[in-house]
Formats: sequence, structure tokens, C-alpha cells
Amino acid sequence: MSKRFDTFGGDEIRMATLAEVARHAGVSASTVSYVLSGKRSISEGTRRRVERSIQELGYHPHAGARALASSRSNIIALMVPLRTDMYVPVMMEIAMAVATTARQHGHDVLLLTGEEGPTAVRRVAASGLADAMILMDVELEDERIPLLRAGDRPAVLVGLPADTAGLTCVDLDFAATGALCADHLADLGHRSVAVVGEAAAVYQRHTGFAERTLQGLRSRAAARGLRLIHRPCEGGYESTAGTLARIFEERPDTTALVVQNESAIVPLLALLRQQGRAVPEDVSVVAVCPDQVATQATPQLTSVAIPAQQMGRHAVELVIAKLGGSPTEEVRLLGPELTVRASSGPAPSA
Amino acid sequence: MSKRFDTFGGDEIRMATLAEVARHAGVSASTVSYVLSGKRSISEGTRRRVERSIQELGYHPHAGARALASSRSNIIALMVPLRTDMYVPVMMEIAMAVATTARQHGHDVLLLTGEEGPTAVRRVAASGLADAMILMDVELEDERIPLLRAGDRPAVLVGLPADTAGLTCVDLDFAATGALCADHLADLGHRSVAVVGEAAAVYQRHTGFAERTLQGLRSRAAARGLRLIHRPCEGGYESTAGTLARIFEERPDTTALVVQNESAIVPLLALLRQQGRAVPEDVSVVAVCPDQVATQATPQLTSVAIPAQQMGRHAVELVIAKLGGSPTEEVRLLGPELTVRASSGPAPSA
DNA sequence: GACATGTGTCGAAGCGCTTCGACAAACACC
DNA sequence: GGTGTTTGTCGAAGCGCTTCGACACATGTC
Repeated sequence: MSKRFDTFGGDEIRMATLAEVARHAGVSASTVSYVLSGKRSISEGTRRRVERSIQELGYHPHAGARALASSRSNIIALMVPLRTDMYVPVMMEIAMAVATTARQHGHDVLLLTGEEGPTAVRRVAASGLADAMILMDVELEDERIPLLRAGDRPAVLVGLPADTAGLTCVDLDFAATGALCADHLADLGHRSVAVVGEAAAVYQRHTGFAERTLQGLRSRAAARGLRLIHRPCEGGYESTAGTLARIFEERPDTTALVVQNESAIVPLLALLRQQGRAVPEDVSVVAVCPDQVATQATPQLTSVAIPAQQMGRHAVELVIAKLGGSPTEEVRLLGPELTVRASSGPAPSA
Repeated sequence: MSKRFDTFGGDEIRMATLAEVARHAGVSASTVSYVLSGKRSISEGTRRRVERSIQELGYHPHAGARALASSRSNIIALMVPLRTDMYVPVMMEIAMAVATTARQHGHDVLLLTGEEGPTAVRRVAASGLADAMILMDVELEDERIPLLRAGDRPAVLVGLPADTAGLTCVDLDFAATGALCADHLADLGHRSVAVVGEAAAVYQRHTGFAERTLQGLRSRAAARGLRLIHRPCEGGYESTAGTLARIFEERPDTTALVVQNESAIVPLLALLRQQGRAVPEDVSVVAVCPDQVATQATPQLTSVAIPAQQMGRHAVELVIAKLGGSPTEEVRLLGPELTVRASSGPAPSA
């Protein structure tokens, strides 16, 4: 009922400090600190008294002071590619998963764009702004990697560079993904499969995952006696139409398509519909894409999900483990899962 | 040529401190600080000597120490909605623009998800983690707003709440956007226009922008003698098909469509094509969407762009201005721009 | 040459927290 | 009732930076 502390829902003008809490609770500053950190045992009574004071004063420890004294900022830097032309929803999902998981571990997330380039890695590490880093969209020969190796800050990569020695990485097992698609189609009796691939630029940029998927597809296709062709595709209506035409021209017996390029999926389905090729009666379609895309398509797509959330969560967990000094495996590949939906079925002539 | 400092590209194991730089340059610590901040005049010679030392030692000021001493973290918190089901590319684009613009002003960006809720606002402000906040996806009655009003940290909202008193907001002028679309179609001689709206949930959530667009459309339509109907649409193939069918059933004379729901755009075009309605010969289509979506569609869409980058940039600039103590306007509405592309043309009977 | 006025630099005092060693007090043991 | 061990608390010393006042010296002014 005391009016004094009721400045609009408990917001004080001046921020309380540890010392004030200590005075209010009748203990020393260090005691308050230990209550907060739990690094020394505190008697039940004192703890409660301190906690009440914290509550009443609306105390929040000052992040800078804490970082200075403990040389731990409790911040994880997340570096996302500047390029916002591709996989945007996936990136976003990973980023959000990183942010929420980090919070669960008491950390905040600093958002870095690729724009600053490798410099950002140095700046953030050297200034003690972040305790650790998570890098997304890693390329096979990424410029940022030497800096990570040289620096002593824990880091986790989302994606697989060419040389993973000494690095910790998280990624979907794209080779297994490819294999899974091939198996599924082979099981259904298909003999001739076409891959509607990523844009040529993606292969040139050597982001790795596209090649790995293809490789998985190829080797399993060979093992199962599948004929496989692969055509890159820029995505969008026009380009997809061209790719599709070329595929059916070259291999009229094609009965199944594997699509990895998200922006080709909707056009592809529209085109097939328009050409009178029924899915899955005439052509089966298997996609590698986020579940959301697969379930929103018509018909719903049999797909291997891109586990964006999982990737984000794992990245944080690994980075937290490293911060805690735990030994961590180098590469964590997430096992792909294929969900059968309405777009794949037995090969027509079978 | 000295080997001593060549530990792999200039990375020292121990991080240099201000004091070390000062010793190395033969000046006092405060002098180094003033060189860095430029807050006092420094002689040319000293400045150069200090700068060389900084270079040689690879010095980066410690963020925490700086924040503690100056009570400025040089961090802006960006709160994005947790919900990743809508506008994802737009959100991402805004977020990236915020991040890069902030860097240009010497600030970093802390990524907060909506998950933590209004608490995050208090936590970040009270701990001094961030100097200011930018909130995205603001709802008409947003829970976070009272906290912002109570707190003393500068904040900028992206989006318009019901009551903007005392707040600074950035948004596209959606009412003007609606009006612009109506004008464009009226100019082309259309008399009966249908709006393929956002999902019903969007209207219920009162995010504001959808209503404002509609309002702009309606009043200008009335002024220009256009008949207008509006039907919400969930997006996706099925739902769009239903909405479209209902529209043409109710108003067979409809010659133009306005679409705001991004996820309805591609299905809509596919459906029209399939139904044999040529765009723009039989039906004109105007969209409110990012330029990228408009240009990737077939045919390319006449559209009002959602200026995501601009919104992000303006938000940062306003927040920086407020941090600098400059008075700032309350609401900055960005003027919409309509780009005529291939999807709109003269009304058929005209 | 006495005076005011700038300029450039330094020293010291914090900013708010963590953490280490010290030390009473309470308990255990024979 | 001495010894040894916990247990709970405190004081003090920083962490690396900013910033204020002081001060020495160079300049300008009548």
C-alpha cells in the first residue's frame, strides 16, 4: 500500500545497483552477488531477504559491469549472410531458434550481417562483445574460418566447410537426404528420375549442401539402378518452365522429380498441372524443403524437411557446451526424415 | 618484418588494453581515450603515435568496460515477432537493414524474439544491455507499449499502434497505398474491383495495416465511383481458389483484383491462367508486396512495394537521433510508390 | 612584461560487478 | 575443551574504460 514505490507499475527512474540491494537487505554486496550467481552457499534466510530486496527495488544487474568483472558477456553473436535472396524463411527460422534457445541458456544474441565481412568476427571477439559465435551459410572455403581458428572464442558453423578440422559444425545430412529420396522413389518402382536443382550460382558458390545432396542421390541411384539426370534451375516461373521442358525432352520416360530449389516448387506444380501431368499419377514429386512449404503446396508434397529449428537449437547447445568447457564433437549431421504425402506414388507403368 | 607480432595475421593471444596502448605510445590512458572518442583536441603528433600503437597491438576497446564507464552500450535491441508464419522475407529484410544501418552508426543489434514477451523490454532496458529499442510487428494494442512509455529508453516502432501519443513510429502509409491502387485502376477504366485480402486472423489480430489499406481503397473507390468488394483469403492454393470463385460468382463483372496477401499471389496467378482469364487482358492484378515478389511473378506484377529496407533504415535513424537528444517527429509514414508492370491494363470493355 | 585565453596532456576517481582470501560462528570428533 | 572442518558472510581488490578538474605551456592582448 505504500505509494512510494508505485511509480507506474514498479519502474524506478534511477536503476538500482547491487550496492543498494545489499544495503536494503542489510548484507554486503558480495553476498548479493553470491545469491545471484549461486557460486557459494547462502543461508535460506539471507537468500530470501536478498531476493525480496531485489524484487522490491526492481533490480537488474548491469550487463556491462558484469561483463567487465567476469569477462563474460553472456552474448552469442549470430552472423547471417547479407544476401537475402535465398532460403530466407529457413534462415529466419534458424535465427529465431537460435535466439530463443540462447535465452533459455541465459544468453542474448547479437545479430551480425555478412556485410562487415570477416572483420566483424575480429571486432566482436576482440571487444569481448560476444563470448562465442554462430555462423550461418558457411561456404566451402569461407574467409571467416581462419579467423575463428586463430581466435580463441568458441564458434559453431551452420553448414559444412571443406575442411572441418578443429571446427564444430551442424548441418542436415544432405548426402543421406539425397539417398533417402532416391530410395523412396526406387521403392515405388520409378526407374528414371530427374533432379530440378538449385540455381547455377549456388553450385558455383560452393555452398556445399547442393553438391552433397546430388552426390547422395547419384550414388544411391546407381546402387538401386535408377537413371538420374540433374538440371540446375534458377527458380521462378520462366526458368522452371525451361528446365522442365528440357528434362522431358531429353528423358520423356521421366516419372519422378526431385526438387531442392524452394522457389521452383510452386511454379513446378503449376506447370505440371497445366501440362496435364497428374501428380502423383503421371509424375511423382519429392522435395527437399521446410515442412511448411511442403504442406502448403497442392498437392501436399512428399518431402525431406529442412530442420531449421533443430539446427538453430543444436548450434546453440554446442556453443554453450563449448563455453562450459565440455568437449564437443566436430560435426553434428542431423539425420534427414522423409515424410510421405500426396505427391509421390507408384511409377505409372509399374 | 619483425616476426614478433606476426602471430597469424595479427591475432594476439591476450587482448590489449587501453593502458597497454598508452604505455606503448608513451602517453597516459586518458589521452588514448580522447584520441578514440575525439572529445578533446589532441595534437597531430600524439594522435598519430597513438593510432600506430593501436594498430600494432591490435587493440579493440572492451565493450563491457566502455558500457560501464559511459553508460552507453552502443547496442540497439530489435524485437521481432516470434510468429514466423507471415511476411517472413519482409521481416528479414527489415532486420537486415536495421543491422547494417546500425553498424553504420557505430551500433550493434541485439536480436530479441517476441517469446520472452514484454518482460524482455524491461530486462534489456534495466540491465543497460541496449541503449534503445526497435519493435517490429506492432499491434494496435501492444502490451509492450506501456513499458516503453514508462521506461526512459528511446524506442521506435515499426508499424502503427492505436494510440501513438508519445511514441515514434515508422510505417508504410497503407491508406495512401490503398488509394493509389484504387486510382491506378480507376485511371485504367475499371469499374468493379475485388480485394483479395489478408487472412481473417490478420484482421482479428488488429495489426492495423490491413484495415488501413482497405480503408484507403474504399474511400478512394467511393470517390472515383468504383464498385469494391473485399474478401479475406488465407493464402495457399485451395483457399485462394475458393476466394476467387466466390468473387467471380458474386461479381461476374469484376475486371481487377487487388492482392495484399503475399502467399495468395502465386496461386492466384496460376488459377487465373488455368481458368483462361488472361492477365491483364481480362483481369488486371495489382499487388501490395515486396518488389522481389512482383518481379518474379509471371506476368510481372504492377505493385506497390513494401519498402522493407527503408523502414529498417528509418527506424534506426530515428532511434539514433533520439539517442542524440534530437527532437523527432512522432510518426513517419513512407509514401507508397506504385510501379506499373505487366499485370494491369485498360478495363476490357472500355 | 603582466594578464587573460587557449591547447594539449595527465592523474585520479569512479562506473557496478565478481571473486579471492579472511574470518567468525557453528558444528563435529574423540 | 581442545582440535579440525564446514558454513555463511564480509572487505577489498580489481575488471578496462570515461571523464572531470588541474596544470603546464604556448598564444594573443593592451
